[in-house]
Amino acid sequence: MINVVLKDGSKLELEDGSRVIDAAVKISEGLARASVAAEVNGETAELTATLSDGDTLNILTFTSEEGARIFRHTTAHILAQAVKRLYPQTKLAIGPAIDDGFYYDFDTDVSFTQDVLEKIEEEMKKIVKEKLPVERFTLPRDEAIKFMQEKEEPYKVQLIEELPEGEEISFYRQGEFTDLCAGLHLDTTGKVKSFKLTQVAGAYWKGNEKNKMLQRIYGTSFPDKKMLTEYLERMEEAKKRDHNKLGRELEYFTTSDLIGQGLPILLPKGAKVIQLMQRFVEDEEAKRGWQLTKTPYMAKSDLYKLSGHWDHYKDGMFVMGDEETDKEVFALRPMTCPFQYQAYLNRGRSYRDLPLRYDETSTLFRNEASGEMHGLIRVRQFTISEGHLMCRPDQLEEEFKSCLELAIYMLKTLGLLEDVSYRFSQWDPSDREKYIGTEEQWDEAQGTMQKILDHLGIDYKIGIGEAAFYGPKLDIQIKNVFGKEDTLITIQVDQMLAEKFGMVYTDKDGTKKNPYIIHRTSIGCYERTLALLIEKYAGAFPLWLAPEQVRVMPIIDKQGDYCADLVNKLKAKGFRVELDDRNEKIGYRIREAQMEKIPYMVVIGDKETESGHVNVRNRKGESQDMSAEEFIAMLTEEVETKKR
RNA sequence: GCCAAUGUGGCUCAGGGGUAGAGCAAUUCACUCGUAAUGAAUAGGCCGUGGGUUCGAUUCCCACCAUUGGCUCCA
Repeated sequence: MINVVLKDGSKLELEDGSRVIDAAVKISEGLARASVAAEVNGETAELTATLSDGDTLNILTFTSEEGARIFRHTTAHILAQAVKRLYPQTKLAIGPAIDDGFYYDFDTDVSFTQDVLEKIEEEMKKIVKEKLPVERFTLPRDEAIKFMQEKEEPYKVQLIEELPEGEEISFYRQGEFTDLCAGLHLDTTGKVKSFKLTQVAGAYWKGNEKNKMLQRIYGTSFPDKKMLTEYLERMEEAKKRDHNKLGRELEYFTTSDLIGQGLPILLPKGAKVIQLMQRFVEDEEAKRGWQLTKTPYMAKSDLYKLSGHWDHYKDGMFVMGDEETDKEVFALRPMTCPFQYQAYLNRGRSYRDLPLRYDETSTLFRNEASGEMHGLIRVRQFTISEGHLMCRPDQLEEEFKSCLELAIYMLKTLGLLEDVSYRFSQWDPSDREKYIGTEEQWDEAQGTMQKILDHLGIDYKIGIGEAAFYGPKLDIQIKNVFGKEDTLITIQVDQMLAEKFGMVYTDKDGTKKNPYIIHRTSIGCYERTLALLIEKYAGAFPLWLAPEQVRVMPIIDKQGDYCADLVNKLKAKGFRVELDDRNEKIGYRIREAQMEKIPYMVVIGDKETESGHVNVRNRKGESQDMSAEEFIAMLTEEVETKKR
């Protein structure tokens, strides 16, 4: 039996054999809610309890997400305190805990260079040593504003002014330092054990680019040194998998200053993987009733004006010509939608024609801002497995489901399914600039989509203001090696563009109706997907995607003919094979093939030429003797099942 | 676009106001070799680009280009 004893003597009682992992308390409206994580009979359980005002619980360990955030958040306050001690003129903005760490935004003339960061870290260590008690107190709104005005913290004053009327305004005080904060915090700065300031970055106040740019210090914090070391080691490991580094080292892609930013060159290996994915996608989609189109890479501005893209994204397009002086202005396409709509508009459509599924391996051009480009993840020219599906309202759910199933099938095949999360991207009714259509239309589209998602049992998070300008989206999100999230796949429901483009079908009763359009991708942008695969597999692609599947090497040159025969045999079966008969020791050549992450190496010496067998070495370093036929059967099986 | 860091042979990096250095890779030669590096020799650089300061710049300053990490953006 374990009891958590509260200050007033009341107890949280847990079952026999249980162990408290973590506990935290949050106080609002005079009531405290305690969250306790405990191990009950070997299972981790969480429970919450409502306590009386004045109760406290100590955080016991760091294992729960909430406990970890409290550590990080307290460290953020210590950072702010240290900065204020060293540079009292600095104005404080905000300093939350984030995944893996925390940050604090400052407005100051001091430039946070590496030297300055080290000085700040020293001061933080002092604050930890001082073991300052952390105390919470509240003030009425007027007094809270006055309090922060006296401290000459204009950002804090603004934050308080923006809090809803009647909200309790809480502060946390540690030593001479007090910060506006909703909590929670450790009860003393002395509990922070191990932290590191990791980087400095610029960040706009309130995330608005029209506001002043502040300096943001990022850091991370753990209750003991071992966890910090482990975290830093993990980051080092992640760096090695970074597609932008590994992809260049393994010669999947490169860039050229002469060609320009965001315009990667896919080298033979990268191009091969993309080709393999592309063929797989086109074949699979054909099986599922999609028809391939090939539409132009550019169009007159008229097309984009009609679709609304000209109004919303002109700055992000590569426009050729000048509207003032030229009769016709063209722009490279930043999306495929209106092009495929023109295919739909080729003739009159009946309700019997629907659903109509158009797919395309579509190259797009977007003039991303110079600071946005990143490896193969954000580029100016990319190729996407695009598709638009026109259907009747009664078909929408079934078709949406099939699009989602297709995407999931692709993710599963690539081995990325377990790494993704779902986001239901909705519009922001307060930002009418960004969206076309009426509130009723949005309510209807989102309502329909929500019904579909709930019906399909998709576990999603809602993203307000993340919708496309013409409709809501289901985004399939994936994190890169550093934990940064990007959209890999998106499926959108659109009932507005059909109307704009005059797309109709004749229904049973003879009336003309606008179809629903599903915009979707099945595997995403090939460049981005390649990047994530490089990181997922650390360059060691599954056999069906490996640019080079087998490398054959004779031990000495007298086995050359035997090797050439084997290479031809494998090539005839469609395998991607290379011969390495360089005058180097076998160990040297194996080392190179290993570092290039070639799935199979075949070593041929006298033993093999005599037995007529092959010696097959895999990436794990295990080697095995077998006949050429057995080897081919093994490869065939592995490719066909797309084994990972 | 904004804040910051970086840019030295194909790659990874050292150096630093007096026209450059290592390891790997490359080339040549020798070695014919059994599962992650055989040895020797040779060649390779307008120190990202353009301007300025200076007797002299790769080094200092400015601008631009590119890369990296953030911010904003992401149809």
